[in-house]
Amino acid sequence: MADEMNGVWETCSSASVKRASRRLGQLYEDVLKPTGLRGTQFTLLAQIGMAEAPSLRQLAAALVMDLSALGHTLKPLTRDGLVSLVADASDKRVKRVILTPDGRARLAEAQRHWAVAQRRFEQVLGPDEAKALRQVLAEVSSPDFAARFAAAGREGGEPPAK
Amino acid sequence: MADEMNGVWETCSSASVKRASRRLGQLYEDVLKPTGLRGTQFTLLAQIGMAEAPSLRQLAAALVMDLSALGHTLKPLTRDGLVSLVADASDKRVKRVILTPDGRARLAEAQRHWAVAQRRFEQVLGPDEAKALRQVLAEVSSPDFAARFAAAGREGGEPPAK
DNA sequence: AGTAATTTGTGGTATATGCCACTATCTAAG
DNA sequence: CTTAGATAGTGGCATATACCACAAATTACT
Repeated sequence: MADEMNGVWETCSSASVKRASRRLGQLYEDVLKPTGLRGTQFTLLAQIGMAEAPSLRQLAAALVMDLSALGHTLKPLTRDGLVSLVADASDKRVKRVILTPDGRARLAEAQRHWAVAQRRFEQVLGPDEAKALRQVLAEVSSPDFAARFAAAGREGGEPPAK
Repeated sequence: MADEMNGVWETCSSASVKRASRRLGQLYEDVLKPTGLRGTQFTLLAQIGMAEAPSLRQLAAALVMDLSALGHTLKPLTRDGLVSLVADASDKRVKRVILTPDGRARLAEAQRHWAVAQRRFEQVLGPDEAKALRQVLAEVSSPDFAARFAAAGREGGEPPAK
């Protein structure tokens, strides 16, 4: 049994990415710890700050996150007064997310810590490797990749799984 | 604010990996859906099958997962009778995880579905790119990388974060 | 032997994430 | 205008994941 499974273990791209995600999450969060922000929360604040009042759906798409997952993840941040939700004027369905003054301050502080982690990462992996990695990951994360993946299933003469 | 944050958004390696992890998780789990297994559960079963009765700690290390997180994640699988925990004979602290017959059957079935997803992935990204990606991710996930990351923080003349 | 330090797991608590069902709102078809 | 269909979010439930404190067992030191 060991031999046959070896292939799965070594080649599963999803598992590879998940492992790396856990490792990097631990490494980065350790550095972010003094700020009291989790890695995901930092990313969330940064994206909200960059996008300027994005709707929940826009934010979810940018983060490649399920809409409801985003809603849940936002809860602790609104509870702690770092972000707030405001209703859109023209479309009453839409809610936009904005940083509170506290949120901006916390983000600015966290960014200094994040830079430390990022610098270490680049130093250890090498700047070129790091850049190449981000590019490939960006491609994999893109909607276009998902579309091509789905298309490969529909069109490609795939042998049935079962 | 938008400009300054752009750097964070684009260059954060941890965020890049997390985004890709979410995307690939969705893509692979969609294919795995008929088996009733989540992506993590499939990986877990595959690793248990490959390692032959690993201890919880060994399994957690292989998956780059927190020990307690592994314990929690294993709960649904033990509940559904796919794996079981057996006490080690020589060291009473140690518990080993084994696949039940049901677990082996489910793993074998899931592996057929997984192969479909994996084939699509390789086809869309390209075999060479896919292989290179896994190699870099394996390096990032390794204990050695974590050690060098920590060392860069201790030894490297790093400017203070705050 | 006896005690301190280490190692292995467990359980609690909190965040992260996804799917589904449901509500509210908007848009388009007639 | 009215109604059918699409779109944006919410809330419930389940899994994923981490950290901490704690218990049990083992090892190391004296």
